[in-house]
Amino acid sequence: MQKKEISKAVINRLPRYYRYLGDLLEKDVVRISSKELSERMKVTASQIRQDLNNFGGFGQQGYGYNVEYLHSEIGKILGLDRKYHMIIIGAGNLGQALANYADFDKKGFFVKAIFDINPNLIGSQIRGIEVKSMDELEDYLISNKVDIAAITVPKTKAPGIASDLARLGVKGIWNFAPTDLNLPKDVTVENVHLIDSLMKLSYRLSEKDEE
Amino acid sequence: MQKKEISKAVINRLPRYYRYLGDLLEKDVVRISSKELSERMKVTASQIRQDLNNFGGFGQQGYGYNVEYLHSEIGKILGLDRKYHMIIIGAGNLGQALANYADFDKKGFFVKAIFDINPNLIGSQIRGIEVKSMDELEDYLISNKVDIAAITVPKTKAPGIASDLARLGVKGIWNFAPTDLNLPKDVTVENVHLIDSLMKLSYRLSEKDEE
DNA sequence: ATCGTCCTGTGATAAAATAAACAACAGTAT
DNA sequence: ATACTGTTGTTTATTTTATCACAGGACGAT
Repeated sequence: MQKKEISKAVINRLPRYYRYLGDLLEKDVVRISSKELSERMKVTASQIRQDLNNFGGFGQQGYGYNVEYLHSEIGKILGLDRKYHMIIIGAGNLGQALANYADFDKKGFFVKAIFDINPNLIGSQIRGIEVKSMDELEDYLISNKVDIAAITVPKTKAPGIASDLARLGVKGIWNFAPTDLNLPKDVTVENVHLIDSLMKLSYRLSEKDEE
Repeated sequence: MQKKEISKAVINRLPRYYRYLGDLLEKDVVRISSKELSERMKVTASQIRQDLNNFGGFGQQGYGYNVEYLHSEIGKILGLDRKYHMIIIGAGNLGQALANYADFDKKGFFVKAIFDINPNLIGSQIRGIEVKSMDELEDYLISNKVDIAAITVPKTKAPGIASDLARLGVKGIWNFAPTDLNLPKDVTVENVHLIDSLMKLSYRLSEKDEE
């Protein structure tokens, strides 16, 4: 159906549009033009219009866009109109931070279990979510359709665990380990490389220092 | 000195090159060609060569690149040859996770203090780093040159805190709050929007479902 | 109702990013 | 030595992305 390939750059911008529209919605803003939105978001109006028109015409000439409608439509595009069964592998600080982040629930991402190898953690609960042993992972994946697994384990263990997850049918991996995962192409990997992000910041700081 | 503007896309790739070269270094690989690196990293060899040549010729015809040298040079480009005084604002789970992440130290990012408003946390230590009261922040910034502040506070508080930090001379902000910060342009902001990342994953999962 | 203004959707244009191509040169084998 | 192979740095071509420009439709004022 959706014939034309949507560029990655467009997809990167969509969540940001969604966030801004959500903010406007909270402020009870009813309508907004691409021009006004562009000024707030520091992008060109043309880009907003063109990005949106990859998916259809959501606006109206002489009026602009209805904030609630556009927000909802972008949500649908992003797949936020469904629910995701999510698990977290690794109950370290980062894993716990993710488990505690209630905002994910609101967007349809439900963390149902956390897995770890640390006996001190196994059996405990984080925000009502049970920490299970890694030994239980396989059984869990067999009896539950897990959509997304967040990986927050050390770099060395990540590739092996990711392969296991892929083998057992997990199609979405949210990878926080500072390494790239090579998985079959039916598995979607989204990386969050914090150290890369910090290095980018460091680059830009150094660059400015040289001026 | 550095006349030509380096594109953002190039900067995004540098940390990844750096990571791969670090891995090769650990495996005692001495030399590598752009072709071999391109195969491992799933990019074109041409792109690697072109990216690197923005900064100078690090390789040798008929030989390739010396891994250690190239790693070190990219490190310099990224500003990893200096030390950064870093603080964390917000000692919640994410703040604690960052404080506990020892790898930052290795790259020259030293977390020296954490600030929070929670009286139960103030005075405690995380990996030897003291949690201080937000009331002490201003004094701390006056008596210490802070290079980078990581913001891990709720969305509503982030913009105000960021402005304070900017006013008090912090030039680098690592922002984990799910909102964009509008700061003077001498302040560099690097955003880590986890929810955006998750939405991108969700988009790609939904997209595949439709096939 | 009519006119003028506003603003979208989209086709044309410009700019930027990526990939391909290749000359030149170092290393290696014969 | 000499020729061959491999691989860079860089130029050129191609593709992709972003911006500009505008026709035409919708709204609101009069």
